[in-house]
Amino acid sequence: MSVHDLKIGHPNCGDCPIRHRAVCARCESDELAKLDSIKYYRSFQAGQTVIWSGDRMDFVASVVTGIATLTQTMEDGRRQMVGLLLPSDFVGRPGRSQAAYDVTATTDLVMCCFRKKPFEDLMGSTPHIAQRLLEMTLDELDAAREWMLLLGRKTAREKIASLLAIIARRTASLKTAGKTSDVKFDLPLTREEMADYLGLTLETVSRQMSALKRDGVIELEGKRQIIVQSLDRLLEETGDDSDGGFLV
Amino acid sequence: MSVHDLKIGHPNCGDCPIRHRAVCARCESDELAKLDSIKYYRSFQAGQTVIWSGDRMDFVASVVTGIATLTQTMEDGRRQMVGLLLPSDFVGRPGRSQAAYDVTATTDLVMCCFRKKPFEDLMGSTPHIAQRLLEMTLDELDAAREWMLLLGRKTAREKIASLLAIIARRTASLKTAGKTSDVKFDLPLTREEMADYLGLTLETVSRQMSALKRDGVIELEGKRQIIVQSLDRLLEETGDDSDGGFLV
DNA sequence: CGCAGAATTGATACATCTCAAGCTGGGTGG
DNA sequence: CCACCCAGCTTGAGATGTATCAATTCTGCG
Repeated sequence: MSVHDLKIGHPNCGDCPIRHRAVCARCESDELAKLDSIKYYRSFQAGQTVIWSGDRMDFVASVVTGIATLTQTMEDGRRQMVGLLLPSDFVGRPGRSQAAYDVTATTDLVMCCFRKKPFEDLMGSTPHIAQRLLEMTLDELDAAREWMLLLGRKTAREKIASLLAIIARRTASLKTAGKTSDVKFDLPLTREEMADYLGLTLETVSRQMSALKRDGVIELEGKRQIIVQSLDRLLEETGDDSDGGFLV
Repeated sequence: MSVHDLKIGHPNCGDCPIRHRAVCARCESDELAKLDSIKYYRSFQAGQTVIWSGDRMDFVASVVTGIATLTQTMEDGRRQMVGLLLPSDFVGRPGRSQAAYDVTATTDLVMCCFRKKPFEDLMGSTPHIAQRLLEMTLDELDAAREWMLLLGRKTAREKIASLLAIIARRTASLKTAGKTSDVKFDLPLTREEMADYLGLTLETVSRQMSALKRDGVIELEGKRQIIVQSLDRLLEETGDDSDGGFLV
């Protein structure tokens, strides 16, 4: 928690880019007004730590823009990323006072924060918030379980392909409906962060990226820009059912 | 879903062994009465499948007695267990019509089921149910994330020790508060099921069990009965922080 | 008794890790 | 403007942990 945090504000929730997807998605205007009154924004620079596991955490928050990660670290330094927080994702747990994970900004990050106590009170009185939070938590649980399959059973190549597919699909859905069109996107993660997410070493990530490039599954433009000619081809490499899971 | 299902019933919720921990834990007596009116029990024999991933699922349920597993399977047969359902745990997702995972009874199993539609309606009108379900889902999310660390970063020996520690601790907490006393318990899983849970092969599980026995960390009585002389010693083998996580 | 499922153990293969050396590109100070 | 520097990345060679394939051994049960 550094002095670099900026207190900036979207003037009101109506203009908020995550209004329709975040924990406030279902709120009526009167509920939104209450949320509005207890919210504040915080900004972090890429690489900054938002909070350390075990630290007192007296707020909950939504990611507005940027990307953050949730990681767990073992005593000897082994690290495993357990969540990737994208815009509209929620951080923190009502009813818990300590952070359970390290939260780090991997890009510049803006979060919409609510002090925990008022937020909890609001949850009791406005069922729409609790409803939406339940829905989001169930989605995260599904995502975590899909990741368990990846971590426990997929090969290094499948792991990389799966990660790229997730990012590519998300990018593609914003642009075109067609499946076979080119997709081009920036990797928001370093090789090491990818390794921490996938349960690999950064060398293995690098080798598999090179292999996928050599095999024509992806193209690289610089280190971070990825071009996927055929999403279908990439999906074949993930090891997942070809019909595509019904969970995103 | 076989004809073996038995329709039996605990006469009323007050006598229910999971009353205080399940999704109904917070309910007042009037709320309980409503739940009571839509509940029905189903029994499964050890080994039976409760539901297959992708099947239509028109109920949600609590495990009353016995143990069930949630598993995901890849096209080529690789399997990963993504959840272990113990008494009071909840199965199914309000708002979803298809099962996302295979659910299997690993021991004889009794579940308390609610048809999905009435349950969803009830959730809207009785906030205590939704509250409790949110709490339980957040706990499961934490458990899933702890498992991600295990799957991604722990060695085979640490994985086995972690699984045994979880079961041992749960057993121990029922009996004694002291940490160093003997713990003796039945493994509710076959070696293959352990392997599916831990992201290993059954041979590796067997070898590591033998190694832990050879090193005096555990003793075996038959194949399934485990004796842990020193829980602390077992915990050392898990790779986790020695102070013990604050999540159970 | 003998069979079948479960578990153990052995030998070998292989994927990934580890350690180590270079490469690359963008930023900085001389 | 160049040379250097450094984080991020790539590539190589060898070590190692786990998977794979295969042969026994247990254990409970009809």
